[in-house]
Amino acid sequence: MPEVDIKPDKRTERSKAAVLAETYRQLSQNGLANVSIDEISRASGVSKTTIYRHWPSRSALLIDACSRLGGNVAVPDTKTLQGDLRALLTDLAEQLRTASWSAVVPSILDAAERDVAVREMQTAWHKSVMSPFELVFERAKGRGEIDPETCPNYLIAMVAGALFYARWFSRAPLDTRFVDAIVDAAVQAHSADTPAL
Amino acid sequence: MPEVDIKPDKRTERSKAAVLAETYRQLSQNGLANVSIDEISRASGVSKTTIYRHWPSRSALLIDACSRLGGNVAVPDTKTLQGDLRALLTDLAEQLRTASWSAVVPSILDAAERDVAVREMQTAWHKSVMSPFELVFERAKGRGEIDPETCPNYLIAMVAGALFYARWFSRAPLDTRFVDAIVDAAVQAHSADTPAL
DNA sequence: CAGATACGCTACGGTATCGTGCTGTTCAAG
DNA sequence: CTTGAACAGCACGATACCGTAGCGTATCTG
Repeated sequence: MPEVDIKPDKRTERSKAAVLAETYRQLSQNGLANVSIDEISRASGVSKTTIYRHWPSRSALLIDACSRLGGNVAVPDTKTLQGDLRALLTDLAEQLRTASWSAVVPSILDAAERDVAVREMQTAWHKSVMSPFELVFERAKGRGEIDPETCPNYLIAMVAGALFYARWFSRAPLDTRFVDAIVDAAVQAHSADTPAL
Repeated sequence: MPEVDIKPDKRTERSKAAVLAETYRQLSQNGLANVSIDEISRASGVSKTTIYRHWPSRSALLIDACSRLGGNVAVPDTKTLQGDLRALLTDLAEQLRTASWSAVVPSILDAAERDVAVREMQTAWHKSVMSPFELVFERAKGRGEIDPETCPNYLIAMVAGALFYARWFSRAPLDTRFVDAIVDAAVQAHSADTPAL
């Protein structure tokens, strides 16, 4: 069995961190397509040679940087679907308004349209961002708040889709009124006590 | 008063059409960022000099081509919100699945994030694509099918957002089941006879 | 302290892009 | 037929980018 505890080497860590930080900065400022290795090297002070020592290609670096984009979301537990949804959507709206990754997403979607590796990264990102929604809806189903036959994915598509639509398509303000309207509509649409269609 | 009826000149029309056609092709295949004037010239047979005679810059050509993307949507009139919505969303889902502009949209959103001219073009495109939805909801409000105080934009965000979400984010199948679920949820959420929240 | 390792610097080679001149040719209009 | 407009083809300059190579230096580890 080989030595498992490898020595980190400060220099490597330092270079990697500087490169990733600058990549992240350019990413959120210029979008995925307009990130340049030369510019990363210039701005970060890390030699281009060193960059290619740690990442085999530009694509690898970009995918590595992108996969660290989304933050970890706290899953609320207010014991009601309405409360949980409001918390989740308020947080998501806040991030869409202020977080830097919000400006990067379209360029990722664009690249994912034609690049398999990017598509896989985007799928993983999407899964991790949306998992709190699945959990919240499953718990609501367990409490009998929504029809057990309703597919949670449809609900997720409507509530998350509404926010994404406002952020990138209609450019409508992502304020409290909007979030509340979405929450109320979603809760009312699939509450278990409404007459079956 | 100067001569108003200008001669079209076949040659000019022919060149413009060929360039726009090839631009459109590259656009839907490679996305907005990866359209090259040199390549357009090669593939269309129109000299690069001529291209720059008709469009002052690459950006102008791209915006011109993009603004011709969306088709004109037929506004249904089934006398019920449910019927109208189903028709609209079925059509939109079909286009999202097959139309070539569907693959271009992310690159437009990306460019719009940083380019004012693209943003204006995208706003106009969005308005023209979404106007049928506004009309349908306004008519439903006139018939008393939805609460008159409900803002149609919220409903539009939910139904259109759901489809966009499925197309570009979750990559879920845009089939009849999905469309029906969205329609039913939207109708049920804001029907006028549900108890006020 | 000494060896190993990571690093910075500089310079490539190759490709792609935009936008512009210049020259000669084709085509439409009068 | 004549004339002028629109065209193609080609070359150019400038810029930017990727990924690699050589060489000397700084830094970490043992």
